Amino acid sequence: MRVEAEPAESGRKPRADAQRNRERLLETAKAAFADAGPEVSLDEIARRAGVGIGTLYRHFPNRDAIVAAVYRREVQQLADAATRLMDTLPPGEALHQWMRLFVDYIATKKVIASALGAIVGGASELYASSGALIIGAVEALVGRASASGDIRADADPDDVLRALVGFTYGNTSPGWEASALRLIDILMDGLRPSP
Amino acid sequence: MRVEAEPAESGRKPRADAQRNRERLLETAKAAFADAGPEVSLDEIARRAGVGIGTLYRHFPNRDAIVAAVYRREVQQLADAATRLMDTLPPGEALHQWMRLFVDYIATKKVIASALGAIVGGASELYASSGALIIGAVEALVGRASASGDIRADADPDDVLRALVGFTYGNTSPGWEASALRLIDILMDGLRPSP
DNA sequence: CTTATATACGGAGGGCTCCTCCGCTTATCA
DNA sequence: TGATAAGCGGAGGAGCCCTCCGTATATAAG
Repeated sequence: MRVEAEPAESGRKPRADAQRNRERLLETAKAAFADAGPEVSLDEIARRAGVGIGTLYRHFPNRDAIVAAVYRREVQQLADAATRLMDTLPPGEALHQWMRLFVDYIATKKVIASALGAIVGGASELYASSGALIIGAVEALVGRASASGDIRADADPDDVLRALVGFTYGNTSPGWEASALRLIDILMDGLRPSP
Repeated sequence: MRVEAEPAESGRKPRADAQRNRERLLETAKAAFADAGPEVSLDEIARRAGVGIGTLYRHFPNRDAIVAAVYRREVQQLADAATRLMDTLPPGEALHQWMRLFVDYIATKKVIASALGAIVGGASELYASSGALIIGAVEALVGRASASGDIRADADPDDVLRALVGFTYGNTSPGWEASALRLIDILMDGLRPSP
């Protein structure tokens, strides 16, 4: 599964127009997802990007592939934020703040919500790389927090990610964001070691 | 919105064949959802039921309508279970057990998962009646548990339902069930009044 | 029982989707 | 400056949801 453009190992280097088109498609897709929801048809993305539908499908073998490519960058940002928070806050606080950031993030970039769902749902292989990214972040946050005693020693990072994705699942109903934030607080309380 | 068959207020009573077909469709749909997932095409349901696609659409104006009709009965059972548990267990325990039951329920009847998601997601009006059913159950359980002091006084039933649906969201990945059960325990811990 | 008619029926087909296929064009390299 | 591999576009297949309408029939009235 190759999704990201890279020099590649073949003798020739990739044609300039191909690279241009790939980039155009990614940017157009990102914009289209943002302002027309994650249901936009691929035909429309191709049209907006000014390329044929065939070109789109050569670069991205199916719908999932282009979604995955688009939101991989976004997930990267979330993972980076985790590192930043761990450097500046005590472990428990870092976890808590990151979870809140997660909600913010979904709120502004709904695109990634469905894809995160697919990771948790164990759906597509295509999300594997992004999945690893985010799981890695959660593992680090939870690992440190449990090592420091801020949360239970037996807290499972997968559970935490599942909870987070779940809380942000119904992200179209009014008030979902406040609800998710409250649930995160409750989750943190529940994760604390029992006295 | 009429979905359930009833004597109705019109002069004539509904034709016998119509009622038969409606029932056939509902049962076939339930079976189809169970063994082919919630994505089965309506054409296939009609075919399996041995009626024309037109007949299906006369009884159920769109896809959501037939899904709603099918899973309404299921949701009813969940709501009934809540009443039963409240009669036989202390409030906190009743809530806890019901949440565990919820997971079991999703595990065996995945059909309803997506529909419950739609409720929490505030999606379709069509789910309104079933939504009321389940929200009523959660409100009763949470209300009693918080009145008795088993959980915080400020616990919000909507939050609890959202959490439950979220935990059971990725119900295809391996181990989701165990994870959801662990999360429910954590949620309960988090809901307890602070000392 | 016959007849009239409101009611219900089946399925063709419209418009959308995702995706495949293939003849034409063009960037690259010798 | 070609030769050619790489890339391009869009027609069209298959499947989906849903609408429409001519045909058939259960029911109520005579």
